[in-house]
Amino acid sequence: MAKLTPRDKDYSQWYNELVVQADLAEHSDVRGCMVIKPHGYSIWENMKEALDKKFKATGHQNAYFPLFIPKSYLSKEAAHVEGFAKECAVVTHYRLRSTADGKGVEVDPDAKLEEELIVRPTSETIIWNTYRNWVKSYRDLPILVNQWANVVRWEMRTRLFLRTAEFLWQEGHTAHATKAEAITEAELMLDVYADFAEEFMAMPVIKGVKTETERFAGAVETYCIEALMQDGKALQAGTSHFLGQNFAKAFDVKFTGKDGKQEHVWATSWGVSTRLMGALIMTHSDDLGMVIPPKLATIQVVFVPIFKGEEQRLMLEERMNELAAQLRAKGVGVKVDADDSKKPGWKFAEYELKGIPLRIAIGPRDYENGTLEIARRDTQEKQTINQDELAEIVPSLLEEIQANLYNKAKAKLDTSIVEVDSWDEFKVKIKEGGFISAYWDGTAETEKRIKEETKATIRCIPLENFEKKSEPGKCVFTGDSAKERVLFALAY
RNA sequence: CGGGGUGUGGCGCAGCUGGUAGCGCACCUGGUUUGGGACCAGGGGGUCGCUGGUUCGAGCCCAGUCACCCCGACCA
Repeated sequence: MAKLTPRDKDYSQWYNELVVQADLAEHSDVRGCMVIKPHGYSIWENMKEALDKKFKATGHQNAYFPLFIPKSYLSKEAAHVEGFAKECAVVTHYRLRSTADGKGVEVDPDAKLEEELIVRPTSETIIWNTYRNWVKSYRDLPILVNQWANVVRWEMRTRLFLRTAEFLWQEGHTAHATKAEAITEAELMLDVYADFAEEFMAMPVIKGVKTETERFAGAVETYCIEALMQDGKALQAGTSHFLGQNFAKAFDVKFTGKDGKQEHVWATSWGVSTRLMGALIMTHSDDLGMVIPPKLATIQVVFVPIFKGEEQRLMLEERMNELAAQLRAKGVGVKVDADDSKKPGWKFAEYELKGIPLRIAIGPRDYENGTLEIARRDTQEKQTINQDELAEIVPSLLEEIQANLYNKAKAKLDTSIVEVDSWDEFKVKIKEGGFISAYWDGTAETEKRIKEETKATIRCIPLENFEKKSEPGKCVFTGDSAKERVLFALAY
């Protein structure tokens, strides 16, 4: 395998190469889609597991709805169809037939569907069509459902993990009796995402709400978490929407309240996707490759023996298996790589590329001395310790790595947020990457013109500014009065 | 959809002024190696993206077409 090219070229090319070389994913032959390889998928599975735990702890259940959505469903919510119409894959036929020359197949024109089916770009419509039958009384509420699924959005331009035509995600869809309860739910799930990002991905995020321009198609309010990538660009890492009664009205989902009156249901939806893998890669990776936070690593520790001959190999393998068992007993994910077809140096480089948090090397010398060499992926520090200390040291070392990754990223994020009050300064600072905190007059027109001039978008109105609604100022672009500071950045 | 680029063994590439395809990695066999991506010897594997044209002859020239990558536009 070729060495990972240092960051001497375009960051996005470096990213692409890293994803492929670190064995996470690759481009598929299918347009805009990717193949997630086992190593990459194991990280995703660990993410799923952690998220699922949090969903369940907050009272949610998993369910599954159809992949296909009848075209008519999609048109029932006006803003929603407007937002998604341009990127839908459509099923028009249900059968193929042999071509006249017998060499291939073609779509059978006789097998045309009466109503086309849309491959879900998101499931609000099919789910709300179903909820209509589930909800009669206030006693049926709330419905707190999540589904893990794949969705398809025919994006013009795709990138591994960040924007693929097909992607894996979870989408929560909840139904509530009151507006307040639904808003609370949307905010709760935003917190769940933020906690997950920080606790498991070691990725600090900024919580906020989207402006009207950036709002989800069909939502009343879109909450989001925004993360900062190493090249200074922002990435939306997760969203939670308060949908008001928009979908309930579109799909006629009503319940009878305690007072006997009928009312439309209040809704939320929220989701995170395999895009989080992209966020993880771009938050922690370096020129040696991927860096997996210990809490998301299936293999947290890899043992690499250094030996001459079969006798030494067996001897070291046995010792390593003993030590590995001690670690496994403490819940640590361990791999012992006694493969003799690869040299130690090759393995060192390989596991660094893959981002395994800790590497332990034992050679004949160590065997004699009862020592081993332990190397951290995050800092690349190596130390020699006694073998009988290992089971004691590893868990705390893993915690330390997890914390260090978070702290590094957090420091970067904190220093990247600059307050800017003049347009000239804005134009200079925005090119340097990071977030700009500036006053905005609240109009879509200003937002649009700032984007045209600088390519920067309003990533969010930070929740703390949004909630306190204090300290009004002057818009950085127009000079008109502004309610609060918002965060601008160049974004993925 | 616009601009740029690339299509040649599994991967990465070379192939000049047209003459019947080569290198590195990987793979297979044997041996020596093993504390930071080992070495030697031998071996297998390619209708050069596709279609058509020019030519005695096309990986190379011409036209068309398809796919992918990068940059835009687009994008909860």
